[in-house]
Amino acid sequence: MESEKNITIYDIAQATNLSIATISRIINKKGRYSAETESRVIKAMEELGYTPSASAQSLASNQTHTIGLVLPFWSIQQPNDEFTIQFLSGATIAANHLKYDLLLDNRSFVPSASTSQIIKRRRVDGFIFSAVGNSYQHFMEELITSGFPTIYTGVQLPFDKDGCNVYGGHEIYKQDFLEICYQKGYRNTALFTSYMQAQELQMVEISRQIVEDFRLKKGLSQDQCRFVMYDYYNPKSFQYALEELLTQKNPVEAIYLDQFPTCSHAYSIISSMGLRIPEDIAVVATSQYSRGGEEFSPKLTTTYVHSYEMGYRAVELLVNKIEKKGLEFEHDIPYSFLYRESFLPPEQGQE
Amino acid sequence: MESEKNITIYDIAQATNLSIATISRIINKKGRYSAETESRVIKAMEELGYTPSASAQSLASNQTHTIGLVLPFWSIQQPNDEFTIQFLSGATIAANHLKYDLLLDNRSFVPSASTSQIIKRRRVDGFIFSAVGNSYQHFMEELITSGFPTIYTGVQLPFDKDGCNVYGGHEIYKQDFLEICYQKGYRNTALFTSYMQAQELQMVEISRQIVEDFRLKKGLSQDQCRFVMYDYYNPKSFQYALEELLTQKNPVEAIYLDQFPTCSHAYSIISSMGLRIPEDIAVVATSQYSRGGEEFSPKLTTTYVHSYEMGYRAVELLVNKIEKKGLEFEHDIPYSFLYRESFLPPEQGQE
DNA sequence: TTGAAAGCGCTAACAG
DNA sequence: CTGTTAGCGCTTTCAA
Repeated sequence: MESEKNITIYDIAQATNLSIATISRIINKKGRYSAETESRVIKAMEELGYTPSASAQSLASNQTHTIGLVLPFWSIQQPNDEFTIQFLSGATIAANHLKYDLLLDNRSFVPSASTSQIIKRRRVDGFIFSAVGNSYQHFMEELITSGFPTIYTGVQLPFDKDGCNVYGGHEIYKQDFLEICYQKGYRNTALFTSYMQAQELQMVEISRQIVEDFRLKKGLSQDQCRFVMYDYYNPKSFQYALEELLTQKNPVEAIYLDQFPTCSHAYSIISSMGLRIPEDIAVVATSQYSRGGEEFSPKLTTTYVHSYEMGYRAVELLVNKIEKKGLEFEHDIPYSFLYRESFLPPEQGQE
Repeated sequence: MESEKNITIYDIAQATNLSIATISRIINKKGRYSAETESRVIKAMEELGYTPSASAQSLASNQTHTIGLVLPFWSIQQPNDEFTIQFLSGATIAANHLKYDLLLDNRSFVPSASTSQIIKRRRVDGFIFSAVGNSYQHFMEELITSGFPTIYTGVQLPFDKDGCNVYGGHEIYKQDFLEICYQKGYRNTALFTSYMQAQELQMVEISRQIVEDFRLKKGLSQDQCRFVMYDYYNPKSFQYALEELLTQKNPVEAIYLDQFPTCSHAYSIISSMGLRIPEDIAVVATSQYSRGGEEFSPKLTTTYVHSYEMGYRAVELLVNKIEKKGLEFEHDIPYSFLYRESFLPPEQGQE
């Protein structure tokens, strides 16, 4: 196979007695050509085992048919990031459907890189930033304002003028949790938020803000609506925080556990203290797939974030931008509140 | 920015009064050029904001500096796949170090695709298949036998003649678990294996074989060393299987729980039946990050598969193959057995 | 409906 | 150490 001459568009032209221009038109289904010619060409291509060279096509057409994906990979091992893998899953499927390739392009966005160079390199036709944190905001701003096709997930950023944002209900579910608790009459709640060393603290601050805003809005004290931060990599940190909440004078009635993986720990701590879910304490967590929570006993109520759909939609939107089709897509993928045994809806009363 | 002329290697040549050949040499740090020329060129490139076009470079050099990654994405939502995300994490970091890009290339390997076409498309310089199951074996065989740089994870395949395999101790840890149980004197053990509809059953069969082989080797009966299959998406399936094991006449002494996410379910089932870990029953599971298991109470013993390192190593090996550097790398990334409270080592006795 | 020809931006002999 | 030049394989006017 090393010795075989690489077969090109010229070989097809020769074999069919046509010019390369016609072959090109047929490859791209562009311009005019007769049906007879088309079938002849296709036959020749199959017989010779021809496939167009991706880089030659890119060079000539100035399009790569590739999407650059920027994901939050850190340089250390991290626990399973459900959001990322589900997002990736959805993005992969969508890219398949739309005939685009996905390039993991963290490499382009080193601190020393300049946005214009990234664009000029023409490695991709557009970018998707998924939950990458604020160190990328500078890049995203330049990309978006310069008109380069770009999509990102998370809350909408100030410089976003033409719908580059795929929103999955982030933050809202935390607010909603607090609101539902309030409706159920709970006046002692806590919202847990994990942090990891390698991660930016941006997200933690957003959660803290939500809790503070809610307290202000309802006139609650810090004890009635608590914001609890813990070190994800240190199970003890979580354990102490939870134990303290359960042993204080006004025991907590409902907790938002944030990270799904810590829930099993929470269940065992709660039960080891002789308490029951949801009689003594109600719990909720975030999950990225709909069945998540069913394996707990009692079953865990979750805010199900549709990260798979977000990935799918992000790719759809980006391709739409790239190809300027102007189709309208929904940018908002609302989360779902899945009530299970650990936290029942207000209608059924609890208190 | 739309109107700006695209600046190319010719512009740099003009600005520096050199030929494009010299500029090219400097870009690629290849051939000879004076230090003075180099700094002049670099200065000009910075001033003009020049970046070489990736596709032009690929076309001319017949190299893409890109690695095709084939991961097990299915068309439906799946629970968090720890292995894949950790593998991807490691691969991303390695690719960054080695200045390669990662292309998610599931798209190339549709059933109708031919391997030679994939190669001719020259989209990537090599492929990495990670835990993709046997529907890709055909592609892998053709790729490897035709000499195209290819790396895969999992057990070594018959057509692999020159070390294309990155092995992470897969299977071995299950055998080792059974062996350790035997040494500890356990004569009632069970090995759980999950299956998912969209997944190929290959892996399940491998596990079943391990159990059968072990029984034969030690002369154990089916009751003494059980193989238990359950539906990952159906928590009830897992629950019934586990309950049955715990209530039979000869209760199980140790269980390999396989999937990490089901452990919390197992813990709650076991405790709800009034049993204790590890006094009444010892448990072990697989995890892809070293801290995994610490959040359980009692802490979970795990077989820690170094999937991050596997991803890193896979990229290193592939780049080595692509660039024919002939460096020697270790292909074997042994798993670690992390003893925690749920299953103590034989030395400390138990029975 | 098809063909001729001029690029796309860069690499790599080869010559100097 | 540097320049000339012939490609790499395809797209895209513009003519025919």
